[in-house]
Amino acid sequence: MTHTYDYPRPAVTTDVVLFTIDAERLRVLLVRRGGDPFRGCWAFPGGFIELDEDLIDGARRELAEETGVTGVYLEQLYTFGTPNRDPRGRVISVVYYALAPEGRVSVRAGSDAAAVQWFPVNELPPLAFDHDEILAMAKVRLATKLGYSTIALQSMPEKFTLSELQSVYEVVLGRTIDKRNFRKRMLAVGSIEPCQAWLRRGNHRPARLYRATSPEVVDWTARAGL
Amino acid sequence: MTHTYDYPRPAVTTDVVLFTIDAERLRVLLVRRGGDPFRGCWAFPGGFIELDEDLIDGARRELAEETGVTGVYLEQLYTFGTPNRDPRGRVISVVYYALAPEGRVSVRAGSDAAAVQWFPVNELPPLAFDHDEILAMAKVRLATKLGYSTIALQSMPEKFTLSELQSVYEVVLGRTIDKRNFRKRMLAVGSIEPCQAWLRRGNHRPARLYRATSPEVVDWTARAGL
DNA sequence: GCAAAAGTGTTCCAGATACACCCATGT
DNA sequence: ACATGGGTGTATCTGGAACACTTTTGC
Repeated sequence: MTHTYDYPRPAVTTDVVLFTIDAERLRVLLVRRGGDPFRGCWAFPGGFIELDEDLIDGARRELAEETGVTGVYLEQLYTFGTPNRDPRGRVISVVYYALAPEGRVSVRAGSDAAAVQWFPVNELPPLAFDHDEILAMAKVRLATKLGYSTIALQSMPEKFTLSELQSVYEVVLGRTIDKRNFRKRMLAVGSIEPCQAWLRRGNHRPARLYRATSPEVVDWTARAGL
Repeated sequence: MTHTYDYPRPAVTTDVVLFTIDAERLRVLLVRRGGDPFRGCWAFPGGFIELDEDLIDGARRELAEETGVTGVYLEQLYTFGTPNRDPRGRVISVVYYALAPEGRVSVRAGSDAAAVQWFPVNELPPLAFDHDEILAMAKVRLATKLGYSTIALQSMPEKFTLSELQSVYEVVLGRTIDKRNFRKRMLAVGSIEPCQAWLRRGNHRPARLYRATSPEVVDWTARAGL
């Protein structure tokens, strides 16, 4: 069955740039392309939108189908629509991004992907289409958002130590942060609270565990400046 | 001539939320809809993307065709694609926004619009589709961007007084700003420079004229926080 | 007792805010 | 001379940045 329109229409896809932090490195989830064009290159999970689903639902669906990852909080990044970004024809991609907790994402190859893998953002394989450009924008946005939102908490398990949270900031921002200043600020903001639990791990003092006070909310400071 | 595809495709439009400031009020450019649906309601200028034009070029083209406005610096706002936002079928709208200089925009009704008009954002007629939601997001973005970009300079003529520029900030932010602090900061940032020219107007001391040092550039502080 | 990460306060600086008077012009 | 907006400087506050030692555990 085919579909006919009076005017030509572009194809619309949703893609997902999913970050995580593992072994002190910022990583991004990629899918190896099994077919042309860009066969053998890696790309962000994504695919064509269905006519009755919201954009973000399409992004979630493709992410789940291709990688098995579910339950991450997606945020719209940007829409890419340069005419020749896909050699097969006009494709407009609405791109979402997120920062996922390390363990929570159980990657498995889905039905329509030959392989799924986390890559350190500094050691990337060749990317398909304009996905390098998309990734560059996503990295900047992620780092910027860390400063004034609780997006980092999305990447944490339910309970976590302050050192673990600090490590997320350090990896994404690419620099070290003073421990005392970090703790002071995190607690002052009020987005996390201590649990009555400690984590014993290694030959050292146990670390207090914290949890997000409102795990759903991501933004809160609008900040207008001046 | 018709166009046929194996899978259904959404229609894609680009829309433009164009702000200006006139008579101490923030205004937005709207086009009256001549046909159904939402006949007689007002909407942002916009229309279907062509297959060989970039998204931002589509936005510029539609803006020019429907309102006669050209030469404004557009920035992508967000992509709206909820399935039932347009009763005629699935329509995905990539929305751009800008802040235009007051005089520069010579509005005229274009070929496919019954009427074009600037409305104060606080005295709006009924809007078509989800354009009230779009406008709400655009207002927030505009106010936020004022704080860390030179977008306000886009709304200025080539030469302008500091009082005029301050008025833009006050109108968009919806509050008054201290004159001395404002001038101090604007000059410290270095995005404007004084001309050897003064504006005589009214029964008072003439105002020095300034110009943007680099009128093209809009953003400069990335600000990561922490 | 030693190694290893957790935890904790104070000082300093820069940028933002608050605030009031004189200046140049047209009428 | 007076009304009108243009122009200027200082004191204070606040939030960010720098900085070093003690604590608790496992071995």
